[in-house]
Amino acid sequence: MSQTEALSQAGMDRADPTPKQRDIAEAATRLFMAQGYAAVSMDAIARAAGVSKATLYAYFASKDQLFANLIGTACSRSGAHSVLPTEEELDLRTTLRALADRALRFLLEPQSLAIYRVVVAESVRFPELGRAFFERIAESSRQNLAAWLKKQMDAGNLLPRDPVIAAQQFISLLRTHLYTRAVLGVDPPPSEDEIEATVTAAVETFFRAYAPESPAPATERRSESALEP
Amino acid sequence: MSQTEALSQAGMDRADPTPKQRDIAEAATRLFMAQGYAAVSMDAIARAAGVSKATLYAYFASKDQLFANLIGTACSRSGAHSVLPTEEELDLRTTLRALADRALRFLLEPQSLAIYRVVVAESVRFPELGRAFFERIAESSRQNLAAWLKKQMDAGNLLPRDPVIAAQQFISLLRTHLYTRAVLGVDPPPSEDEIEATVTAAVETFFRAYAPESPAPATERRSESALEP
DNA sequence: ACAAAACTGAACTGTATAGTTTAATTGCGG
DNA sequence: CCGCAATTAAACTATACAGTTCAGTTTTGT
Repeated sequence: MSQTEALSQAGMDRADPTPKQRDIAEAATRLFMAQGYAAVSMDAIARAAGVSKATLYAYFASKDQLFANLIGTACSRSGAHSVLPTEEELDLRTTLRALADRALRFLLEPQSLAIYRVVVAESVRFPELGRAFFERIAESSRQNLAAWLKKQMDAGNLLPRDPVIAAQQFISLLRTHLYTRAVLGVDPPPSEDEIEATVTAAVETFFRAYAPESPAPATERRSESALEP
Repeated sequence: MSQTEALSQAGMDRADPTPKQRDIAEAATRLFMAQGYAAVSMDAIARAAGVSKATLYAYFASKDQLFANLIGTACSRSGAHSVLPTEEELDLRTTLRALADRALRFLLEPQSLAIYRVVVAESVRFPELGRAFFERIAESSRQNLAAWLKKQMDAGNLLPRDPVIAAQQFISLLRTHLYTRAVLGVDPPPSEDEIEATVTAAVETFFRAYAPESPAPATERRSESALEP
């Protein structure tokens, strides 16, 4: 079994996951996300799953396959969470703000950060994981948001621009230094204030760039961090 | 020697690097960046450096220390490259575009991507590396750019807003899907057209958000990727 | 030239780990 | 109650690797 095949085969053997299989998958996913591929031994996985090593190998052919399988699945699950607004009776700016808030909090979830870290770390040795993350999370969320933005553009609520680029930029405006700090685990962890400030700044800038008219609201300066000792 | 001390001590023993020490450092840096911490053995490093294992251990106390040392140094070197414009007689938009172009190309360099990958991968086990990357690369470039943007704001060339947030958003607008794709090694590698399109879109959006007046130039739609099968 | 220092190659220790095997045990349907 | 399949614990194989040691060789400073 080559590493490259492991993932494509992953979706196939999901017909009827035995309870043991679920135990193994959950324990292994948790360990892999917390510590990465190399730092987790198959003995540790068996122990954490409350299962013998023989059983582990009865369900999963190798460590590579187990890893690719689980992280690929984690990407799918994570990417399935749509972050788009369901009802949108309100002001567009308010809707965008709520959307940005949910999206940033999703990005900052320990689960999301762990997936990102482990995929970045192993994307060289497991290229299919890089592709899975990119397609099932990054690309899919971008396309979903683009479709929604396009509706807003068509309705005249936003300037008519390439909606894919707009979506991309909206997401990028949320993945700022606060996100980088969280990815790298640099203290302190994101505070409520920082999250809100980042959301506000992102929506503000996005709106100034994509709002159809320019009422130029007089916004006072804010500083999310630094500058003051 | 604890892992945590390794980095802080790193800068100290740099007084006079022996040629052998340089050989080791270069070989090890190259290997660590290409394959990550766990996948590189000390034997492989010694072999690649053309040095015996005893010599390796004469210069570096442990694999942990070697790794933290080298990647920390790589962060410093990488962060030292300023990306700011030296002369700025031209139109601000043109200057910004050149700046964005250089910054994005820097972000997409194999070297930059390798440092980012390895730091993200090991920031859990080597927290000081996460901090080093964040402070010496992310934070420093943000502050440099913020200072430059502040001058532009003070000169009336940009709307007076928090320059740190503006800098952060400018950089974020460059770290879009193209960058994510490169980080994850997803094919195809960034093309010249994609780089230019991303730069153009970023500058466009930044300018619409931060330009003092709104001449609202009629820009036609562009699509960097996707949407077409 | 000579002595000290740096360096080498190779063997060695101890440990960790992927994956296998086996004999004994448990659970379950008929 | 029997027998079959799943499971277990533990021992086992084979390998890889961090780090050490040492006898011998090369380099270097004086």
